[in-house]
Amino acid sequence: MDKKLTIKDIAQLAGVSKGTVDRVLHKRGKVSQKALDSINAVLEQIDYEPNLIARNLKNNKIYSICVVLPNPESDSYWQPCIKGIEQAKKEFKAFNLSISSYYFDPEDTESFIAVNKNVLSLAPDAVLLAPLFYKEALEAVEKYTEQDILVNTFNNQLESEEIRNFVGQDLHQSGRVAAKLIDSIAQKGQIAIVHFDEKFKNAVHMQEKEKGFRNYFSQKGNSDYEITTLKLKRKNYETKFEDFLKENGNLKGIFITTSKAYQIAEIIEKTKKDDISLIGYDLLDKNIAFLNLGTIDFLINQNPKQQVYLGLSFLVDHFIFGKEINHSALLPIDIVNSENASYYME
Amino acid sequence: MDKKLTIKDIAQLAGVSKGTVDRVLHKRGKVSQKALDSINAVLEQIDYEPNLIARNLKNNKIYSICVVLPNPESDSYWQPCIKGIEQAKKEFKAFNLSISSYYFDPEDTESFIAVNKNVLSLAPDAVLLAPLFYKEALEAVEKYTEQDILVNTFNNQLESEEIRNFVGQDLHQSGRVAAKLIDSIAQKGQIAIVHFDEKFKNAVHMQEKEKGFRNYFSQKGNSDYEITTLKLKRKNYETKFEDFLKENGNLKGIFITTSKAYQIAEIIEKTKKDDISLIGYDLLDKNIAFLNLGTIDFLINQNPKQQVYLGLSFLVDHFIFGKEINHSALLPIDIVNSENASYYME
DNA sequence: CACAAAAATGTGCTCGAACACACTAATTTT
DNA sequence: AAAATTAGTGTGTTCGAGCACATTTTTGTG
Repeated sequence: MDKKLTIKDIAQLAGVSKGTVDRVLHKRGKVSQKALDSINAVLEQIDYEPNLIARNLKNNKIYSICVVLPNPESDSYWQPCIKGIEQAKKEFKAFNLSISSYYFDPEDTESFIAVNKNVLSLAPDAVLLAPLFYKEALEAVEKYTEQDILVNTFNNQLESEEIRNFVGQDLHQSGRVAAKLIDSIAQKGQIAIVHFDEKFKNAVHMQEKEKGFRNYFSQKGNSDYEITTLKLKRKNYETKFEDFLKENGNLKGIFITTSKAYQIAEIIEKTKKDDISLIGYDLLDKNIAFLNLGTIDFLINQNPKQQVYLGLSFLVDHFIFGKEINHSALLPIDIVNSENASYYME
Repeated sequence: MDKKLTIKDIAQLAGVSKGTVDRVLHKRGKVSQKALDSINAVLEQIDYEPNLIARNLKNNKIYSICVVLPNPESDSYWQPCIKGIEQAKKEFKAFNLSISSYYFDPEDTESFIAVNKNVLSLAPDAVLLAPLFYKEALEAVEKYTEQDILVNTFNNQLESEEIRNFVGQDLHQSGRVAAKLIDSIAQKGQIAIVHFDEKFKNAVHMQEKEKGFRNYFSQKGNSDYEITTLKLKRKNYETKFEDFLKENGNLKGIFITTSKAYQIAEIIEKTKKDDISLIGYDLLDKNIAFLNLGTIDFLINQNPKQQVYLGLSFLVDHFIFGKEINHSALLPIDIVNSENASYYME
C-alpha cells in the first residue's frame, strides 16, 4: 500500500528540507541553483499532488457567498434556484461556508441596483449573480471586482473581463433545438415564434433563441414552414393572440421563447384546436400541467436549479480546493415531455 | 466573522478537556454523568459540525476502487464509461484514491466470473460493478461482501440486500418516454418494438422497456397505433428485418430497445422510406450519424458515462467525507435529437 | 582577512480531529 | 489503612501544507 508522496518525501529524496521544497513549489525564490535542480529532478520523476485536505486545514476562514437573483415570487422561473441553493448548502455544510440569497424585483432596475449595493456593503468573498439588467450588471460587477469580491454569473451571459465564470445555456442552440422539435412534430403550414415581452428585460435572450430557431430552418433549406414572429405584451396578450389565431388559420406550431407557454396553452386549449404543436421553456407547474394534458408538446429545460448549484459548487471548488474556475459552463439543453419531466424537477 | 466551532471550543464552553468531548462525540464511554450533561448542554445549544478536512487528514490511507464493466471494444455502448472513469480520476486526483478498471467479455459469463475472481483477490476497498449476468453477479456480490468490500452497481439493477447503491435508469419509464415520442411524431399505423437479442444478456432490460412502451399506450387508450414486437438475432437480422418491412407496408414507427438503432437505420435508409419514425438508445457515433441524417428521430441517452462517474463519486463521498450512500440514484432519461446531442457526449 | 549584508536553508509551529497514553481521583480489595 | 483496581480526565502527538522565523552559508566590500 504505497501512500502518496508528501513534501517531506520530496525533501528527503532531494536531500533538502521541506522548507526549500515549499519555496520551489510556490516559486518564492531564495533557492540555490543546486537545490532547485535536485528538487526539479525529483519532481520530474514522481507525480506530486499536494494534499488539498491538508492545505485547507490551516485556512479556517468562513467563506461567505451571496447569491443575487430575482424574487421567485415575482417570476416562478426562479423558484428552482431556491432548491439549488438549499442543495448546495446541505452538500457543503461540512466546509466553512456561509451562503445567503438576496432577491431583487425582476421588473425593477432600481431594486437590482439597491440589492447589489447592499450585498457590496456586506463584503462577501464571492457573489453569484443573475445579471438581468445588462448595463447595471456590468457596473455592479465592476464595483465588486474593485473590492476584490469574486463574481460569477448564471442564467444570462455577460461579456466582461472580470467575470470568471458563467453557468447557463447556449440560447442560439436552444432555439435550434426547438426548431428541430417543431420540424419533427408539426404539420406543414405556418409557425409562430412568440415573445412574451415584459419591459424588454429578456430581449437579448429571446432574440438569440429566435435567431437559432430561424437559423435551423434557413440552414436546412426547402422548409415546409412559413415562420412569423409575434410579440405579446402582458396587458392585452389574450385578445391580441386570439386575433392572431383567427387571422392565421393555417398555424401549425408555436415556439414560445419564455417560460410563459402556459398562457398560450390556455388559449389554444379553449379553441379546441389539436393540430397546433407547442414548444416552450421551463418546468413550471402550469407548464407541466399542459404538458401532461398534451397541449404543450415539449418543454426545454433551462435548468435554473442546476445553474445555481453548479455556480456555487464552482465557487466552493475554488475556495476550498483551490481549483481554477472555468470561464464558462454550458449546461445541456434538456428536451422534456410528460414522461421524463419528473427527473428534471425534483 | 464568527468561525466554526471546534471540539476545543466545546470543551472550553463545557469546562472540560477536548479529550472528554471527543469521548462523548464518539460514545467511547468513560465519562462522568456530570461531564456528559454539561457537554450535551453545550451541544444542544450550538450546531456542531466536525471539520471533515481535519478528520480526513489523519486518515492517510489510499482507497482503492475497482470498476468492473464489459469491454468497450466488444460493445461500444460502454465506451463513454472510460471517459467517466477518467473524469472521476481527474476530479478526485487530490484525494488518496486509486481507481482501476477491469473488463469482461459481455458475451461470456465465464469471463465475468473470472474478472470478479481476480478483482476479489486484489482486495480493493470498493467495487463498482456492471452486473450484466444476474445469477453470477449475485454470487460475486456475496463474495465481495464477505471480504468487507463495498459493492455498488450501475446500469443494471440487481435486487440484493448487500448492494448499497445503484446508479442507473428506470427502464420501464424509459419505455414510456419512447412511447410518448412515437406518439408525438409517428403517423397513424403500425409500430414495431425491435429487440436485438444477443444471447439474451439484455433480456430483462429489453422486456422492461417494452412493458413501459406498451403501458403508455394501453393507459392512454384509443390509440392510433397497432404495436407488434420483433426479435432479431445478430446473424440474420438484415434479411429478417427486410422481410418484416415487406410484410408490413403500413409500418410508421420503430422503437429499438438496444443501442443498435443504426443497424435498422441503415436498412431503412436503403429503402428510401421517409415516413417511418425511429427511436433508439445511446449516443454511439453511428447512431448520431443517422440522427443528423434524419433517419433516426430521437435517441434516449442512458448516460453510461454519468452512471460510472456518479457511482464513483458516491464512493468517494463515502470514503473521504464519510457520507452515507443512498440506496439508488435514478438518472434522468434524456431525450436527444440532432441539436442537443453534443451536450450529452463530450 | 574581517565583518556585514544578503542569500539560502532548516526548524518549528499552526490548523482540527482522533486517539494513545499519562495522570488523578474514586472505589474496591486485601 | 495500604494497595490495587478502575473510572474519569487531560495532555500530547499525528496527519501535510504553509509560512514565519531562526539559523547557516555564501558573497561582497573595506
